[in-house]
Parts: sequence; structure tokens; C-alpha cells
Amino acid sequence: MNAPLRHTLLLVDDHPMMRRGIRQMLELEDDLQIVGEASHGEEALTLIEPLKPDLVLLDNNMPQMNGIETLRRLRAMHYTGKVLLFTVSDAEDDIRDALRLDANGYLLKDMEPELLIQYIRDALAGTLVISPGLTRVMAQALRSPPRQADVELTERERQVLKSIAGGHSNKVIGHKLGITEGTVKVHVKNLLHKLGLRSRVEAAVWAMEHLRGAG
Amino acid sequence: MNAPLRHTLLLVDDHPMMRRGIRQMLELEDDLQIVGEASHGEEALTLIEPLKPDLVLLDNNMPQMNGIETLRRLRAMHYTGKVLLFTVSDAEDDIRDALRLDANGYLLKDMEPELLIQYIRDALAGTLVISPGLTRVMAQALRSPPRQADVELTERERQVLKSIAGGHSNKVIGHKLGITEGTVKVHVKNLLHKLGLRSRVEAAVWAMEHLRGAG
DNA sequence: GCCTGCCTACCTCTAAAGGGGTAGACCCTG
DNA sequence: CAGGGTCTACCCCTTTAGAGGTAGGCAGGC
Repeated sequence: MNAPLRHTLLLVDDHPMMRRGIRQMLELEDDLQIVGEASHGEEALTLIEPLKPDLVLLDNNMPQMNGIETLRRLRAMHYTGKVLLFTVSDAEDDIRDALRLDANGYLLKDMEPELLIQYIRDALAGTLVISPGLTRVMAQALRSPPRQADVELTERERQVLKSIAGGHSNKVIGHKLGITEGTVKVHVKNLLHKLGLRSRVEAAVWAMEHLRGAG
Repeated sequence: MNAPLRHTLLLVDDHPMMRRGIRQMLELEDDLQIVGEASHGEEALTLIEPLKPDLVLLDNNMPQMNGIETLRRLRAMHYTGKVLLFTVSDAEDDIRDALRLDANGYLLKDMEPELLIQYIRDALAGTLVISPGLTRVMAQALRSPPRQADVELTERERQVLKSIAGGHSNKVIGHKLGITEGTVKVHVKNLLHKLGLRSRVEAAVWAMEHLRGAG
């Protein structure tokens, strides 16, 4: 379907046999070229700079540093190429973490081998591919609205937010903080806007996920 | 890669020219067969029963009932086939809603036409496909997992509770569950009483702390 | 049969929430 | 000094929540 460009891949898996199998399969495709292999995360990180692969095929189940953590480090070193996680687990947390780290796909190892090539091409095109059987998990992982904690709340807003998460009404919060209910409303209004949320319920959920203890 | 089975598609778009273009492209593929077209959501809903398509290609930008809403209604009538949303917008809410409703993909209309066939096949295989450029939006939309409890709540109450924790209003919850807002209020009232809580915010917090797992 | 629990739907009512605006006091910085 | 950000407080307004009530349909158990 597409073939003009030759894309470079880095293969990361702690099982040599698995790497062998994947390599053999990919060698039949002349638009895909494996330019390197790594048996663990650390090694993968050192190969990124010299190889600059277009895509990293990353096993998640590795000793010491797993795929998610490797992905995290890859992004931390500003690797902007594609990354495909493949794994045996359907752990919801892993999927969520992977996609938060801008993974381009999350594949289960029990898929049809032929499909892998398909998925690699999709990922190289920038498409997000997620294995069959994971859509339900995805739907579950998708819940509350909040977004990146790149915004900064003022100290007062954090206090109000924590009280919201404590289930308190604006009136009670005002009493606790020694300010009027109206002022509390102002803070609520502002923090909702800053966080891109639409209700105090969403704010409570956001708070529980983002400011555990500290504030 | 795959070709044995002939899959049936329903095409839903309010622009006849767009349908024409897609049909022309798909007619070249002998494993994909368009068995029906609809120019709006209502029409699509009436065609599902008689046609039973394997996949619905659903434009999101339609007057009156948009794609998301159509998808919601499709799922409400227990349509279990694949659904591919395609749209011009990258609205985070739409993507989140779509995937919550078990959409099998969310595609932007500015993609390469040839890729559409690819994506349709992926979706038919159960893969979740999401257009390039949306991975960042996805990463933002991703948040906390759903959760399930052991308490003495009825199934309906658990559904409502989970929606509360998702930040939804009673009206939205009613819409999602296909019941009136008033009935949702009844469920909220009852579950608050059962759990000894005083507001939906407390309920959301309770849900996040106690509901773990699916259901 | 009757009774109970669940789900549904409606009613009325008050309280709470949230969006819009203006505005004064304070502090810090250019 | 002017400007910006914060915190405070109030005004307006609409929408949402939540607590009461009644009630019908429908399942299961007694």
C-alpha cells in the first residue's frame, strides 16, 4: 500500500528468539529495515542517538526497566520518533501510561504476526494503533476530563480545590477559610477555568489524581 | 493480508459527494461492500436492523444528530458492529466520548484517502485506529480508570455512580443510560442515602476510593 | 394470591452551583 | 509610577442538585 520510503526500526526485547522471529518477518518487507536490536531498556537508550530509528518496537515485559519506563526515558531525552509497545498484558494502567507518553500503539503479543507489519506501517504514518481486545479496556481507561497539570494554581485555589475534593460545599469552604461563599465561588470559577474542567465533581476527581497529599 | 470474507459497510454522511467518493474508492476492494448509505443519523438508525452491517462509517459533522450522538443511539439499540468516526474536528471531548462508546476508530478527514481502506480493515479486525495528530489529544484525554465495588448498590446505581465520578451531570447521565434526568435523580438520591453521603462530590470521591475493577 | 425490591417517571420545592460582570486593596516588578 | 497578579466582595442571572412525595410495571419469593 505504501513502500517508497525505507523506515528504520529499533527492536527492543529481552528474548533473542522473539527478536529473531520479528526480524525474519520484517526482512521480507523492503520498506522496513531493522537497524538495531537491544535486549533491555538501558541498551535501547544508548542506541537511540547513534541510530535515530524512525520507530522503536518495544517489548514491555523486560527485567529491570520495562517498556513503559523505557518509553518514559526515551521521551525524556526528547526522542520524537514512533514507539510501539507490545506486550502480553492488558493492564489498563500500562496502556494509559503508554499513551500518556505518546506511544503510537499498544499491541498484544497474541496477535497475528502478519498484522504486526500492518501496525508498524500505521504507526509510522502517525496512526495510533491498539490491538483488538483492548478497545474495551481503552473505553474504561477513558474517564474523567482533566488534562495536563501544566497550569499553575494559586495557593488559595489549591486550598479551595482540596476542600472540594473533601466534599465540602462552597459555604463550608468559605467558613473554613474565613472568607465569604461568594469569594469561594470566584476561586472555584477560576480554578475550573485554569484546569479546563466543567464542574466541582470533575475538580474533585482531578484533585485526587494530581495532588495526593502535597498541594 | 486479508481478503477471504466480504464485509458489509454502512456509509453515513450528509454530503452526497463525500459518499460518492468513498463508495468509488471502496468498490475497488472486493472484500469490502457498501450495503447502504444514510444522509443523517436518524436514517442510519433505521438501516441498522435490516442491513446489519459489519461496520458503520460515520461522519461526525452532521446537522441535527451528529456522529457521536448517532453512535450513542447505535449502542443503545445494542448494535455491536464496528463503528468508525470520521470528522474534521479534533475536539478532545468528541474523541473521548467516541471511545467511551466503544468506537473502533476516530479518523480525521484530512488523511490520505488510501489509508481509509487500511483503517477500515483494521477496525473490522477489532483494532482501534486513531488518526495521526490525535495521539497528543488522546494523551490528554486519558485519565483515571473506572471502578467497581462490592457494596449493596444495585447495578443501576453503580452505573450512575460511575458516571458521577466521570463528572457527568444528571442530565447527561440520563441521556447516556437512556432514562430521564428525573430518574437519574432518584438513583442518585438512593445511592447517596445507601452510602451515607451528602453530595455527588462525596460520591465521586467514594467511587474513586472504593470502586476498583470493571463493571 | 400478596409482598418486596427494582426501575421507571412524574410532581414541588429549596439550596447549591456556576458564569458573567465590576471593583477595591494589596504586593511585586518593570 | 504604571501594570499585573492575587485575594477579596458584591451584583446579576440560569442551571443543576437534592430532598420530599406519588405511582405504575415487573420480576422474584412467600
